[in-house]
Amino acid sequence: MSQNKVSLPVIRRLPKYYRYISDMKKNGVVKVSSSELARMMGTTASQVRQDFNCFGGFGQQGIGYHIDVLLEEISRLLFSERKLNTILIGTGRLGRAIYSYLTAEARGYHLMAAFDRSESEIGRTLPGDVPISDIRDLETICAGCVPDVAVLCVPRQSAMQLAPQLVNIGIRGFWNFSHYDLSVDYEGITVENVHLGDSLMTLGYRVRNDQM
Amino acid sequence: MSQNKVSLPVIRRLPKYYRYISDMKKNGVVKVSSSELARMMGTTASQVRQDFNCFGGFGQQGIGYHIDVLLEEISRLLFSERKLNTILIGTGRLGRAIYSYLTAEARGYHLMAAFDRSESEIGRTLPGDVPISDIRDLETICAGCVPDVAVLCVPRQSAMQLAPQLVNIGIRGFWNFSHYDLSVDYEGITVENVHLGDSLMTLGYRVRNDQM
DNA sequence: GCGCCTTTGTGACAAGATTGACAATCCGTC
DNA sequence: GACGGATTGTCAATCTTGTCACAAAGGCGC
Repeated sequence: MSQNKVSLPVIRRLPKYYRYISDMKKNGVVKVSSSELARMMGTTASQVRQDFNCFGGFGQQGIGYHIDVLLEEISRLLFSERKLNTILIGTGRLGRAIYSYLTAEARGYHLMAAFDRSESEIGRTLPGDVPISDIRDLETICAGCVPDVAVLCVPRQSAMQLAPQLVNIGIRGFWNFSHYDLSVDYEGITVENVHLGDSLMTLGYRVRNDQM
Repeated sequence: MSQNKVSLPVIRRLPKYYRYISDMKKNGVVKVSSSELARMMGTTASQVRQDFNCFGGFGQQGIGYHIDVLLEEISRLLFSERKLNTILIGTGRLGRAIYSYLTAEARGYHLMAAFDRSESEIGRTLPGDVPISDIRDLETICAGCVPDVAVLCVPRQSAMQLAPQLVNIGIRGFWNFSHYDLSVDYEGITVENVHLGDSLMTLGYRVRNDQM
């Protein structure tokens, strides 16, 4: 529904606005101008205003933006009332790190279940009493309550195999840590790829070549 | 030095090319055309050709691209002979996950040392016999051999404090996992921000709003 | 209530990135 | 050794993203 016309670069800036504005609120700031916010964030005042206008422009001419209004509006955009039901797939080292992040810091998500393939993991529980289930029981466990988002912390081959199955049970979004481009295959489903390898290679190239 | 004019979007695609082309080599493929590669990767043939041309265009008209040549050229771009000396800062859950990634899978990097602040971590060793040092000994430990890259797996406040100190000892690149935008403050130094929180918020927005 | 200062909202413009089109080039075949 | 089919390298066109400039609007002092 809503504004499908808001472009991805704008959406990707929302969390950043959220971070900076949350901070300001904590520091007791009450209002801010687009130019002030831009200076802090390393962008331009134009962009700030144009970004906010994509969502209806919640400022006041002559005054600026009220921190409270801003924070409320952006929060509503990013975390609507209903939490997204989430399942974690893969409880290796990375999976566990992401698990603790998800349960401790992530707002707007509710972790329903965790899955793994290996015998040594299945049956154990993650801190916070989430049991690790057998990935082969995916369908039965998710029968009662369809998850919205799947977090993929598995090797590439497993991700390739699991993706269609997950789409089948109704997953609408993937947070993908595997070295595999889900985006290529599934149109209409939202994918956030976090390719650590790509990020690291890019860094390497830039450190070596971009200098001066 | 070299081509500073190659744009960031092109550089960010290099790892992706690398992944796909590595795969093809493993599968015994010998040559590939730009259109074939584009189809697999979900992009256009024009883009593939234009990207490769930024680096001198290593194809053969009428033939296509030899996988071997392609892989060698891209490898040289991404991982030059000399490895980048790297230090890990923060050995919490995420730090350890990144550590195992760095030592097991990351090409072109050499982990020199790991640091933490807490008494309970200092003195222990990470799997592979890398000792965890006291962050307060940063200067002395790095005195003999200047690290190129710092991996930041610490909370935001620590990252803010450590960044200038790290720049001082000669760090040229950051792989930043803390919720803090290094890019704003340090021009001339390469930063790859991996903002898990931002990624997750973006995903949430898109799952809820982008649908059809 | 009227001018003045400030700051947003917005439409036009510029820069950057992607896509399209075509000539130049190469291999295999006859 | 010339022809045909295929594919690159490259320039132009289009589309997307970011920036600029200015009019509309709100508060404040007098």
